[in-house]
Amino acid sequence: MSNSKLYKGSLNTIILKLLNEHDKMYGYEITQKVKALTKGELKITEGALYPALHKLEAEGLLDVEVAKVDNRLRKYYKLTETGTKETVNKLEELADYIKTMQALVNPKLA
Amino acid sequence: MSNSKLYKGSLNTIILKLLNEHDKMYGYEITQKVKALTKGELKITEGALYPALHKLEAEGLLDVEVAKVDNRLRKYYKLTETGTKETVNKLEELADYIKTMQALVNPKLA
DNA sequence: ATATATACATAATTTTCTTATGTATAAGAA
DNA sequence: TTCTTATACATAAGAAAATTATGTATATAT
Repeated sequence: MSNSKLYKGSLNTIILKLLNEHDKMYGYEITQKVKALTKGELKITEGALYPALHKLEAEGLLDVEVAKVDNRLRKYYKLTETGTKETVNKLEELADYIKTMQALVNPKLA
Repeated sequence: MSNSKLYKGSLNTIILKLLNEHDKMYGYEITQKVKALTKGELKITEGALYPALHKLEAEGLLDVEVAKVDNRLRKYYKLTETGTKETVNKLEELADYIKTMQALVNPKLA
């Protein structure tokens, strides 16, 4: 059952990592990819995603390119050079966090 | 270097898990325990901790017992029965979240 | 004497979500 | 052909959960 809660702070990491793997993606595609990869466990809401994309763009981590497909708008995002570096940092941060949490929650294995 | 950021949402899990292992603890003790277990990686701030303890108490997950040691106040917290059950849930949630994040970030191992 | 450690607390602010809306086109079902 | 679902964007209001900045008070170490 059900829809892991998204721990606040991890959305940017998810976005950056997906863009690191897929070169360019548009918002809706990201929501679908996350759903697929997590077998429905995690659903990125639009209210969280779009502002996050705008912010990453404003910070210079993403570039945008608008396209029209089937008469519908798409905004393709891709990592800038800075974005690629930041992706590495974010992934390290996540790995550290997971390690840290395991030290707390499962101290016998640490 | 540095000081894992506390992903928002994980503090309650940490508190509950520590109380599950140590029977009763007071606030300051929790901050020190977390610092020790994570080798300084994670620092629980008082501004986050105390309100969290008060909330868990208000929700009936913790009981408090005030003590005076060396003329200084201590508030010992311990899990209620409900708190013990909730601890199990929170730990499962955390494990799910970690699994989900690994599916996203390291899809080859998933 | 002074700084650091112990021990609590709260208020203001910030970050980062969720929920609720809104617009618009395309495709599929009744 | 109408109605729903899917595709595709967006933003505003509100909630949750931190951080940062204070504040009080006692004990211990320098």
